[in-house]
Amino acid sequence: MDELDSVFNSALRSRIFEHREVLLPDYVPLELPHRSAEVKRLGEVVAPALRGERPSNAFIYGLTGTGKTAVTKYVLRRLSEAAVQSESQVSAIYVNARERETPYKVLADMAEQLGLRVPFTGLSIGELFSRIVKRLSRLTGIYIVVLDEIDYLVRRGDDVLYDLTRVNEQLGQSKVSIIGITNSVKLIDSLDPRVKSSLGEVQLVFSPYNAEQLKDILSSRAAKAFKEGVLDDGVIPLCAALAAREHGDARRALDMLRVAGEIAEREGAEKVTEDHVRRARAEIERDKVTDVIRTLPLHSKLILAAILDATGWGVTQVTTGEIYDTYRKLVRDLNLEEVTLRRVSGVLGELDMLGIIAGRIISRGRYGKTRVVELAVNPNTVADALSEDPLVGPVLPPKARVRQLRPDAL
DNA sequence: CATCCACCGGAAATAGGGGGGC
DNA sequence: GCCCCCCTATTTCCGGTGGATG
Repeated sequence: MDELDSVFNSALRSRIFEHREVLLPDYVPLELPHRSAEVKRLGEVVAPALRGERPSNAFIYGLTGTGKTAVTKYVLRRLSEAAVQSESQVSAIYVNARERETPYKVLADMAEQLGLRVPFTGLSIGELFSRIVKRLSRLTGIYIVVLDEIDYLVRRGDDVLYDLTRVNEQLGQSKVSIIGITNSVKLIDSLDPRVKSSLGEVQLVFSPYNAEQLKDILSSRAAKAFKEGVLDDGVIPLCAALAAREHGDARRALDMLRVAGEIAEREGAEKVTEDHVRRARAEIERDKVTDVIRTLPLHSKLILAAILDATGWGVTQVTTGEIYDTYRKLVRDLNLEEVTLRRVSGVLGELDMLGIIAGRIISRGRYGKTRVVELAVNPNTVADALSEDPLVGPVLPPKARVRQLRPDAL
């Protein structure tokens, strides 16, 4: 038996997990603690579909990890079950706009869920849209379209959204209603007023969970996910407390719990301890940062390297202008074309959105208005991720001096 | 209190690489 | 083949702007 066999074998008989998948982000549980009011409310919204009436469009707002997606999927699953029972024609189409990224891909995903085969590129949005409409007009029944993380669709112009809200005008036997999900309040205002009024027929707001509620959620999942007695007493409270700090993000809490279990398993530990949770938290953070940086375009990486350099490995704050100067030196070393200051400003905004850096716009009066920026993550992680790039790696700034980094633990 | 710095950030346009329909 | 489309990264152009300074 070689090494790989033993890896496989230990995976076959986990000492820690019973049903690990229960902790995965896309798992929809059979019950949703502390969301019964929301479940009921959304249920009332979609229920008319069972009578063949088009449900109102709805807009769901709440921060990440507040159960928006889980509640929606849960309610729609129950709705389809009820529809089968009562022999009414109700179908749900779920599209995550962040995963699908562009209007084209969102529509392509919808088309496929309607049983349409479409090329992954080449068609115009309009063509794709009319194929969907054509398809729908041949079908009968109620179609509930869920657009999750709809902000990613709106940011690229909301024409598609507008067209979708009025698709019923072109249909006969079938009807479409839309449930939009977002975690950005600002989004609602930035919408075309017509879309806003149409989509906002019903609005649901999901509030964050507190630590107590998170504990309940974790406990009910952990009971299925883990073997009996493998969790130390402090594990769930710690996950709950850590996630409660980050605006009550249940997904975060579940991730921590799962990864803590994975670490314990990798190490062959008998139990999952609070220490495993702390390390899980650090590992999640590190992986997230590494993934993001790895997929950055070249110049974004170079700009990030410039920030690393200009801040002395995260010790100080720097302005856009300082970053630009440092960036230009780097680029000259590499004999590359440099991007404009406008672009650097844009990239800084993107890095901020991604949570890699934290910046704010300040005015220094006579000395101008600019953005001051600092690293928002561990500089070592950034440096490691950047050094993977064959072009960027060699021009990374040397670590200025050994300094005590903030421990990842509490 | 007007001035003016050092950028901010919207809009439109382009380049260049992916592909259609007919 | 021809002409059209999508998408990302970037450029060009340009009208702001908070507040220390004179």
